[in-house]
Amino acid sequence: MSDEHLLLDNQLCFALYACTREVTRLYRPLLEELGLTYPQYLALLVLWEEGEATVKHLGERLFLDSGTLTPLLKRLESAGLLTRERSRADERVVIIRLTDAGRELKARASEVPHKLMCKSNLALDEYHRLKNEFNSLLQRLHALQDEDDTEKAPRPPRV
Amino acid sequence: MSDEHLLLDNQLCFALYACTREVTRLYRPLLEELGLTYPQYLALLVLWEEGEATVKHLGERLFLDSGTLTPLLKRLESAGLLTRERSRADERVVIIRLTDAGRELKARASEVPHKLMCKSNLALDEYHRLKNEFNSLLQRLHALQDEDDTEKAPRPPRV
DNA sequence: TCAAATTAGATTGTGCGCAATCGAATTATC
DNA sequence: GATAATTCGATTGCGCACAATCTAATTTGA
Repeated sequence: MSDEHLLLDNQLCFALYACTREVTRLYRPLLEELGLTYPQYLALLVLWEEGEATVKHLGERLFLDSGTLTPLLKRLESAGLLTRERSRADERVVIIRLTDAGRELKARASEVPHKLMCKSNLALDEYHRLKNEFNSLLQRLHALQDEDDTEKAPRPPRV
Repeated sequence: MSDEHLLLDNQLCFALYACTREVTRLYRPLLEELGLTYPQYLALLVLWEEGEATVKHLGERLFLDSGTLTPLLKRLESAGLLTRERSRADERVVIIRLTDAGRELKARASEVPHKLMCKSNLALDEYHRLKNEFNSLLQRLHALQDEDDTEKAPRPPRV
């Protein structure tokens, strides 16, 4: 009677969801030593890469909106890792810049990826294979959303 | 100077993390019609499968603890989809049972997996390949945790 | 049998995600 | 150059995740 499509173990989504939580759990102790949460670490990855960025740009790279980023960045600001300043050219824009402490943290964080790979017990080639797998899935999923934006057919009400 | 291991796009974890949010975003409109969030849907999947379950059992299947499950289940209770009752045999245990309304919701939810596969634009074989990929990764990650439990070497303080 | 240890769940507090709404600033249109 | 539309970020509110702590119930063991 129970249709198999509703079995928990048959859900692509559940495996994905559980994997993500399991991986962030692996990161947690490593990032705790740096005083960071996992999304904070991601925001810093972008800043370490680019030096400075607007909130909008961070949102585009991380696929997060201001409701998530604003409080997260404020916490990093009060931890002394970055500054938030409105642009002179366009006062709607807030520019995020690393402080010296923020830049220095990069050296300590540089061990994190390798430590994590060791903990995960994945071989290097497997690690890369999975990374490519996920990245291509991610791209496909984002391509879907772009379609939605362009279509925008006002679907008929369903009453 | 920027070591490539700290580039956002080189993180296995970020692709995984972003994929998960993208997939739950696909689910959201479908589940909204049922009045459910994604984790609530997962809890109901287990109950539709097993009829009833203790909070502990739900936690084991979903890898969630009581701090997450208790309020989630209370919301489903006040939505009239399930009941929470302490076991007579062992009063520490709370048994979760579907109500008639909860059972009836299963029929409406049965379309969700197929609808999602259409939205995701994944071919059936690809869907299964990815599902197996994620499930085997999940198993490996959980195996790691079991190791940690057995080892439990009190690592030396790092000052 | 009675104290200690374990177990199940609840509670509290912090930090995301994300939708919805808002205000201020900028750009476009006429 | 006044008005409308758009853009950027902040705010609010809700629902997870999860660590830490607590209470009550049960099991263990000396």
